[in-house]
Amino acid sequence: MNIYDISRAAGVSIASVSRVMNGAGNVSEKTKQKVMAAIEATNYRPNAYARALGSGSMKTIGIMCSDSTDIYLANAIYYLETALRKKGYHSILCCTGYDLKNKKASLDLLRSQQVDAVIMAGSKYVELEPRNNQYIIEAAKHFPIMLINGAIEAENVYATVCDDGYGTKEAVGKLCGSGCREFIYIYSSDSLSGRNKLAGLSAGCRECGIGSASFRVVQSGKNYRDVAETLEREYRERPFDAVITSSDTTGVGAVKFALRRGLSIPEELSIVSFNNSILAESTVPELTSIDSRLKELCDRTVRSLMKLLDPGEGESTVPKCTVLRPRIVARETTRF
Amino acid sequence: MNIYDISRAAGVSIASVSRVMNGAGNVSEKTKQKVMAAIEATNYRPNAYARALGSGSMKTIGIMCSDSTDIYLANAIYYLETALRKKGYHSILCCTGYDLKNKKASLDLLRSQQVDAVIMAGSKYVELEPRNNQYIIEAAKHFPIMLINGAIEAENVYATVCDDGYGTKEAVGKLCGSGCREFIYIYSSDSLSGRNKLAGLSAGCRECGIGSASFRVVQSGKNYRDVAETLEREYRERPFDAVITSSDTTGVGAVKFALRRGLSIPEELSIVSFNNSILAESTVPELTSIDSRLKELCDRTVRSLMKLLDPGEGESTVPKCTVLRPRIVARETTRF
DNA sequence: TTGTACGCGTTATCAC
DNA sequence: GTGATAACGCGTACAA
Repeated sequence: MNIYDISRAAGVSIASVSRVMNGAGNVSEKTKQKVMAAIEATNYRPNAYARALGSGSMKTIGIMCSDSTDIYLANAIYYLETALRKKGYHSILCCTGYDLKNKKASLDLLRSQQVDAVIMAGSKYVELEPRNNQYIIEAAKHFPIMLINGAIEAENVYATVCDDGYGTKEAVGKLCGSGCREFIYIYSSDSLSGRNKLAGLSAGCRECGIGSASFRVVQSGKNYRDVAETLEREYRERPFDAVITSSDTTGVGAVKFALRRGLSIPEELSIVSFNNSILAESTVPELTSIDSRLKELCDRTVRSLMKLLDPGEGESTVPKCTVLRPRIVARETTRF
Repeated sequence: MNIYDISRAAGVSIASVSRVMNGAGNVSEKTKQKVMAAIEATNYRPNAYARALGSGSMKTIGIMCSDSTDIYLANAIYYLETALRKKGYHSILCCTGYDLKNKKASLDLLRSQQVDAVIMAGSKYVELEPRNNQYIIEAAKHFPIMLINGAIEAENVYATVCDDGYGTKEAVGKLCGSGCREFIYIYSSDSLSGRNKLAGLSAGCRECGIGSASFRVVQSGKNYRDVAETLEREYRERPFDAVITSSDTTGVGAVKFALRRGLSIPEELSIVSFNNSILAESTVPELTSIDSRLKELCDRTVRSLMKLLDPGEGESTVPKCTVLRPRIVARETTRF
């Protein structure tokens, strides 16, 4: 069942069929009716591949994420996919893992698949070593690349990020204001976003007059046990009364540490985590968490992308980097 | 840069180029070398759309899930996507929501996109009203449909499910064996999987001699507060000493209920949840959870699908329905 | 307004 | 083993 069959059934040319299918204006009502009738009758659907070959697009966007299992990224995928579909685009998903080689291979795969653009979700896509980002810059010569929570300066690469540093800085301020004096920041993996968080922490401590002796930074494994054990070790060395964590996952680990050690929250220990995901509400007491405003990050990314893909009339330019401010959502692990 | 350019550069016909690209055996080493050289030199990539038009496939599988935000489904997506990519297939994701109309529209969209098959992840795709599954049966005339944790009897539809009822039955047995006498089952939404869980519960109670008076079934909202409040209300009416929940999310709500009411776990109250996701490990105490063996469900689904898509030599047939047994992972909310 | 004819870049099927 | 060449199905100038 192809366009020729329809044209025959309707008694018109394939050009007319095509025009009707694509909503071109210059068709008489009569032919339109005939074509529509033939289409309905035969349940005809145009061949997507042939259409793509002609138009050069299948209206698909590649979405790269390290790991859809990560709650933060799972949310990003949801927001992105639904927003894109609303705009008539399909999403090809690639869970790339954290290995650079695999990230490269995935981007390459998406390029072979002729996607219209690629969205890279998560700060893990911008490598700390600049030359390791070359593959992104290279790919961006062929289609736009949208970064969520990561930024690199390059042609045809656009970024939408949350000002993580602002969030941690504010957290320090509020914790300090509620009486905390001895801080510890715990994170599990290094990234640009992580460095921003650290910068914010330092700034916050400076503002509050917290000396570097009272502000520790430690790294631990990702799982709850590692986090709890790391904190336990640190606490024994010198007690702290405020924990800031790089994610809700780490935050859950912090709660576990406190409960097992018998520290009362938030009287003896305050905890602020990051991302404000469902995990933050899963613990008792519930975690005060810095909301990185993921939905808005995703929506803006899609909006920018649409502007890039069909420039339309509104000749507004797309900003190379959009920055959003996080918001602290106070719950039960702080005395805010 | 197309296949003609390469053929010209290599001094061979496009047919030879095509053969080299697709690894056909009957090419002399010499031509192969020439073609390879030309490809390398020009960085040539075949046009995916043209290729699809000729071959009739872009090697893409549609993955439908209600909501990638759901941890269970997020995991499914990860397992499916990585397994498919390993087999040379791309994944088009569709987060359809729970509304039948949107599910239909999504399946239709995937069909328009000419995917090679569709995987429907989650028990929410099989409607309780049989005629509402007609759209699946209809679509299966055009490509195979793989159901994960849902089953319907139809041509070209294949299912891989976890025997949820076995899990709940075993849970009742173990709870009873550890001294529990007053049971309550709490769930948030109806589905075939849910009914299987219920059937298992009934069977378990019968075996253990637990009368229907000591086995309540209640429904609540999805969020923690609803779950906790529902349990609170029920507890006031008549106390129970064992809670079984339809998911880990509900399980977390149960833990919250117990902690806020000051019930000691597992002494005064045992809890068994379902899915064994990260949520089960996020609470204190950690949840004993029924592992629905999602990774294996996904792997088997992909394996079956591959058999269907390229039948190859091994003329083994693909089973219409594969059933896996869940496993109980004991943690801190039970006295197993 | 409508129809013809060609281009898109492959794959597959023939001859040789 | 290799090379022509016909599909593949649609979009779209261009002609009518």
